Amino acid sequence: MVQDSIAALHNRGYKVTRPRKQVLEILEQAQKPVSPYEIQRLLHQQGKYLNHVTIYRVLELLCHLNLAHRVLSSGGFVKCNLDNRDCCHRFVICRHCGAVQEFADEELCKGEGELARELGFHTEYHFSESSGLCADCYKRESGE
Amino acid sequence: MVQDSIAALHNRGYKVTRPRKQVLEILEQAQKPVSPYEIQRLLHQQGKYLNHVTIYRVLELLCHLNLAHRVLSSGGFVKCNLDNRDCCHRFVICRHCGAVQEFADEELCKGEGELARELGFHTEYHFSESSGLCADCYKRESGE
DNA sequence: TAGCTAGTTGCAACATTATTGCATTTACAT
DNA sequence: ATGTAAATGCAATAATGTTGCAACTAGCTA
Repeated sequence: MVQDSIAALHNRGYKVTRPRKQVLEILEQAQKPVSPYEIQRLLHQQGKYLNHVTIYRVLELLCHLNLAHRVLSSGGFVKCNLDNRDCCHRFVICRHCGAVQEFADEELCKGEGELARELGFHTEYHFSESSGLCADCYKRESGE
Repeated sequence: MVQDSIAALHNRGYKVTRPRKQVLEILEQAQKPVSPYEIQRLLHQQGKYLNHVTIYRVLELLCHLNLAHRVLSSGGFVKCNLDNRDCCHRFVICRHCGAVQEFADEELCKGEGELARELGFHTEYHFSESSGLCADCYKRESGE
């Protein structure tokens, strides 16, 4: 819920402003990654206006607080919907409809960490995005 | 080696042109991800000139043929240095010096595939980039 | 509830990155 | 040597991201 994110902002000493609420609402509504300019367009459709600079800054803050994530493979942003802050957040993205699911898994993180270690690296964070088809699009595509 | 990539181009029916060779050489020399415009600048330093559009198109082809990869977290490109074409290529990137190592691991792919499956997804490709410190930078940073 | 102030937003200008259509050139097969 | 499909270069434009500064406001404080 957007409420939770708003509370998190407040608790961490950040002001709860109109732009921040509006961006959170858009992220909540969109069930896929949206870019800063897409957010601006979507708001515009609702008769609202935000400067794109503001949107960039709001997203920067939300990502910093782990209330949102940038999805690298699409360049868009999604609202975080995991409480888990222990290990890194991963995404599966449907290449057909764009739907996204977020998850976390300690075993994977451990595995990646160990393999990196063998290459001499001390890793701190793992970006991981899997692309493929969601259940619906898979059915549709194999049906044809 | 650049020679191998050039042979691969030829074998797959693509012309071996000056721009393609030059971009491959730059990717070979740079030991970290480089963006299209960085490639242009690096070439310029060597007294060579390529239109940026050409560089974009060369990179698109190289990625299509798996002779290079785009590193999502930095937006740059690296020359592929794995023969393995069975499972997806992964990267560890040093957040300090930018050094990159490429590797592949079937177990990880399997693990990611299974977890995605539990969420109803049929994944086809896994992007995975780990950020941290390489051996040298780790030493340096823990030494201070 | 009014006022204060740090934090936030909006604006304007600019920088960087990416894309498209078309004329010209070139790799390489014959 | 030559023909041709493929590739490049150019120009124009679109999309995305950044910076500094002036104006505004959320939310604390009296």
